Amino acid sequence: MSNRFVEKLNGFSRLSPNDIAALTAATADQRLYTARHDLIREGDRPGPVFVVLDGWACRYKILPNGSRQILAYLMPGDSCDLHVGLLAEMDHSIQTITPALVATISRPEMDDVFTRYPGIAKALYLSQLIDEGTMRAWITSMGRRASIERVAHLMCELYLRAHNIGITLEPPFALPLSQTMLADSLGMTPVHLNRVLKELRGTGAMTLQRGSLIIEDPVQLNRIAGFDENYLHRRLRTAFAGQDR
Amino acid sequence: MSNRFVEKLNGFSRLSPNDIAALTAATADQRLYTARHDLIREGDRPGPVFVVLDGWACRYKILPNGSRQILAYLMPGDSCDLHVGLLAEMDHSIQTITPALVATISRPEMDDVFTRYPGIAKALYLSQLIDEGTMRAWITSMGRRASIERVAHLMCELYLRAHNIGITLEPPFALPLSQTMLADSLGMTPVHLNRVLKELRGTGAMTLQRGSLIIEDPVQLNRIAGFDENYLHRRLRTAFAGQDR
DNA sequence: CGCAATTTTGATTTTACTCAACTCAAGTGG
DNA sequence: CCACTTGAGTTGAGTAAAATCAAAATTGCG
Repeated sequence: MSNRFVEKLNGFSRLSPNDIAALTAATADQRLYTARHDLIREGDRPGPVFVVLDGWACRYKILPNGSRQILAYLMPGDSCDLHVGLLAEMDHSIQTITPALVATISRPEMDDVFTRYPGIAKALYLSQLIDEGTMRAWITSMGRRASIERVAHLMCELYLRAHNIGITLEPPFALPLSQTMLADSLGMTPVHLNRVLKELRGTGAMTLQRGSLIIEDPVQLNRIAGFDENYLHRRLRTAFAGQDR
Repeated sequence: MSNRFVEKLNGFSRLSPNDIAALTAATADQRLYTARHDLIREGDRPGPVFVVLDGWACRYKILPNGSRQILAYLMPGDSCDLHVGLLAEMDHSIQTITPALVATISRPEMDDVFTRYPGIAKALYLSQLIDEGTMRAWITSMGRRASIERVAHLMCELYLRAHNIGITLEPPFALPLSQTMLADSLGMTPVHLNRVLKELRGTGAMTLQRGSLIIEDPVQLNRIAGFDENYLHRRLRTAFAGQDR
């Protein structure tokens, strides 16, 4: 028995059968949540570690003026911070986007895994480093990329991540994100995002419509985005293989 | 014997004399770098862990079009990622801002510390979680805060962090950051940043001139910034004590 | 079908960028 | 000591990008 979390970590650094068994056992406590359910809120005392096994979730923050900033997307196999338990309070919230199957790993269980399974620990650290790289890419996008580049860049990121865990299948890639959510991720208004999507459609690079993303010209989309897959640390290097160049 | 790194970690979770001795030994390999020296560049294979003991440094990325995005500031006591060694390549560069005393910890030494000194490991994890919170705050600033709020927010952050390690002393707080660097941190142009600083001076909240920051009205500055010190995880909660409210 | 949410479009205003010039302070070397 | 250079900071005018406000079209779904 296995799951998306195990598969993802196993892709990072090959796990032993022992590791896999331990991870599977640790993520045995699973629950199905409805869409738009807060798993934990800003200000809450952190509890167990959350692992998304199926569906999408996001980290976000609400500002005093009511606006929202989405900080990251969690796809199947992704988890929240491993050591959140050390903190007194959450500085952001985590919410499901779609109905989602989520496993929780208690703090002692987590500690146990870390001390007894160095192979898992290593894979977890790698995973965390990649998440940090993604955050840096978001900062870079928001600070120094034009809006069309930002949108293209996020699409490249999401496509590669999805492809990497095998959920893109053939061209119409299902992105369960409303334009409002995308706008809240990219620091722009929904209206402007909508116009940028139209512009991108015009370039022939990609089409995002009714929740499905079609990348018509990966090379051009990459070029528009100024996308450097290295920031995902060569994990996902082969994702576009066969499509581009 | 001790250093800023030890002091910072000791502030997070009290270390035993043993821990302190081990950390001091681990950071014994120190070197003084000139200002504007790259400790490591994007694309390099990661080597040892860097720890800034004195002076300032920053993480940054250069985009294809030549523009720069600063991703984080490292102040005395701050370090780069603990597990960078796991990665094939750096996805960003790290550069000194001022002349800086930097310790390097080799990968085996790091591993040794992690396995033999759980107290240190815990403090290091906390430190990393706080850095992540800071990144999330930057994303939030860039995405959803007006430029004057962004500037005010960064000043609050830097002031609190500096205060927390005891380098603010009395009011004129020395910020060794040019307006160009600040602009590259905040995703704006130097010209616009300059106008915003003027505006902030006009509000009476703060004055940044010739590398020294004077916070004239902490309450107002906090209000402009929409600053929630919680994102630094209550570590730095007492910093403004005696000044505000 | 009909409601509600999301997406799309248009017109206008605001914000920030660009380009260019000018100031100022701190060196440098004759 | 004074011209000269240099880099950072400042200011102004014009332009471009994105936000705002408002409304219409489309879609999903009970």
